[in-house]
Amino acid sequence: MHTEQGMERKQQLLDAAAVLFSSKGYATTRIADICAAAGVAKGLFYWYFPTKEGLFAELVRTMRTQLRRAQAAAMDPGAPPLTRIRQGTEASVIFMAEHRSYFSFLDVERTDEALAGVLREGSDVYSDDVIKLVAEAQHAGQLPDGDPRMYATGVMGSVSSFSHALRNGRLDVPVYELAAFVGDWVERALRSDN
Amino acid sequence: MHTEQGMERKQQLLDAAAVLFSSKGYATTRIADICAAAGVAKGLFYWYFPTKEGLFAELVRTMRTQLRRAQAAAMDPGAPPLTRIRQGTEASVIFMAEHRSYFSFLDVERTDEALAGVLREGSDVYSDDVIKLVAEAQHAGQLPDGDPRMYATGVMGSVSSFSHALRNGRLDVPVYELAAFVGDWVERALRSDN
DNA sequence: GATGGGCTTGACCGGCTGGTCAAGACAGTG
DNA sequence: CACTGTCTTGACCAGCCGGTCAAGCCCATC
Repeated sequence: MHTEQGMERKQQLLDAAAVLFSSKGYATTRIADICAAAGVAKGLFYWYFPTKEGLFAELVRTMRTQLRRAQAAAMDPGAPPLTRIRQGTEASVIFMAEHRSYFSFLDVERTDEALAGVLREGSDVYSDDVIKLVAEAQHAGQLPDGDPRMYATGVMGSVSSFSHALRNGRLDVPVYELAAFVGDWVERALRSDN
Repeated sequence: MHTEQGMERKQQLLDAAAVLFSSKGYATTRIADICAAAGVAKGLFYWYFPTKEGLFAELVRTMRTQLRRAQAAAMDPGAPPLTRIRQGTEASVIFMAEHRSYFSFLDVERTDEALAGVLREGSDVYSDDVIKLVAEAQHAGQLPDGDPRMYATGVMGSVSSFSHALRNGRLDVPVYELAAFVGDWVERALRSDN
């Protein structure tokens, strides 16, 4: 087993890895980098972790249990379900924000800096379009005021989330049905004149 | 330049790459794999593309312009902004569904099969929880009926999209403000009793 | 001061893979 | 037939990186 000092060292490695993963991505982060960042020799890595993947798994599992704890703590058992969903939602957003570096290595964009550019180069244009549409809708009184970028984020996020769920099989509905559902979903989320 | 035959060959390589990227992920797909799938020698790859990245970029740009075309075609210039947003949204979902294999290589999960397991192992449990809450809310008449998995997807997708936007700087608002916004967003999208 | 378990080092290895290259094949053209 | 530009091949290279290992350190305990 590990002594107290051992646990600290291990944590140092975990921390260093989290920072590097989030800035350079998992694949591009070399074990040597992690060790250098933690100020130890490379061989030591394998004293604490079986493989690079092993460390990754540990990192992910740790964060997941913490996130679930945060969610559970935020949800009032006595409240109606919709309220609980809302509480869980807010708690998740806050938790993820407070642990950005841990969650950002799930972002595709960080996995390979080389691809990041290509991927990003178009999304900004698209984003601007949606922002403009939102602003226009606000001007027309169809949407409540507020930062258009927020609404635009919601719209684009919905599209990609639902599409993603369809792709990986978590959702299994006819395409046109899904499209209509997402259309409704977005429109409800946007509308002010309820 | 390329002869007609050359263009075909190039397209074969692009197609093969798209399929492989979507099933194995960009990083794990070897150039040799792409060539084998297309039935040509490895050296030929570099006759048509400068680097692996070059092919990737071409693939991404092609899909992006096609997606934008589909969006533009779906949006009625005369319609009010909210309607146009909805039209663009639905068109995007449909387009992405029709080109799953092209879009799925943006999914983190495919980038490295080794990590996929670790990443997935918890999300199912979490997903089940949200589904249960949604079902409960429907039972209580707080939500319209319909597949709870759809609503759950929307909730979880919102959390991750907004958090993602905050992480990469596309959004820059105080955390608690964002959390409240996402809470509102989700609640509006869910509610039936408008 | 000896024993032993936890800890630390850094040189080293093996395999993999993106990319190169010299050598052709196969048109079409004059 | 010679010539030229497109296309095709597969052996080869170079460098990188995860993982191993033999050796040694530190320190509590006996």
